[in-house]
Amino acid sequence: MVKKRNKPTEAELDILAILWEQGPRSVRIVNEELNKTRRVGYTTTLKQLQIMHEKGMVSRETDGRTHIYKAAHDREETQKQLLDRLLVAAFGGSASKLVMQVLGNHSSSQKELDEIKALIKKIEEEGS
Amino acid sequence: MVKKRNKPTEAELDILAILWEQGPRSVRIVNEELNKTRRVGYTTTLKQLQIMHEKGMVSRETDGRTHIYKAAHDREETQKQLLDRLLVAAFGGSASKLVMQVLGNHSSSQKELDEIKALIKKIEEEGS
DNA sequence: GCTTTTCTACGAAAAAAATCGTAATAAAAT
DNA sequence: ATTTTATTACGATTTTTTTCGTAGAAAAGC
Repeated sequence: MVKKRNKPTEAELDILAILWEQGPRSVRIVNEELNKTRRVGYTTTLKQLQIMHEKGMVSRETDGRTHIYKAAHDREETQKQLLDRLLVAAFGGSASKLVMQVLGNHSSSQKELDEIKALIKKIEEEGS
Repeated sequence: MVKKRNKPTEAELDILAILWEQGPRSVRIVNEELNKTRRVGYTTTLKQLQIMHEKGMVSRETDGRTHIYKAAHDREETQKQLLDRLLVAAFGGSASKLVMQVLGNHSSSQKELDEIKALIKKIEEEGS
């Protein structure tokens, strides 16, 4: 029986992004980070993290009286999940269309382009 | 003043995908298509389309007594919007990470790979 | 020790999204 | 002509998501 993983909501994704980028953090810190982009009350963030904890999206450990939260799943895993959904829903399953869209609209460094080229080469070799 | 475009919700995106792929369609048809993947009542779909119409996400014309709905915006436009959000929220803005994820997880034909390579080449030439 | 600040827990409200039932009516079928 | 089917409109309910206020207790500051 495979555990069905709930897709994070918008607000949850914002919090996860912070935890992925900064590592385990207290409610206070997460809330401060969130407030760099939008106004959110402290208890809102607290509640959000508590709910995410119930859902198993974050784990936490206690440091004195405060809880330190941590993303429960790899960023990659969640990226894949969200991307798969978008791929099907918005791109009708065409991965190359999606790739072309992203590459066309956002600038990438030469190093990044090289990495992508290397990956393509590898795929081509495997496929032959 | 740029019109702020509301991001489609999950259910709305499913409907838009049908309209993009099949062209203008009646409520009945859209509902039948939806029911190929999940159980939804007719009036649910009807209401959904009416709301989308209010929001300006779809246009409609009347054919006798029935309404024929049509996606109001290009698929590309919506793809870009959703992709931008995902790029920032889940990939921290790294387009190449996103591309690598997609290419790594989904098979692409040689033709598609060639197209991508051509695009990369073009980008490299412009950037020099 | 007393006061202020910083936490969590809990519950509830508000907002957003999704679902559906009923009514009215037009069209189609018999 | 009568009945059945198909369609929209409307309102309401349900479910999910987001937000926040209040209370109680620990910690820190004075």
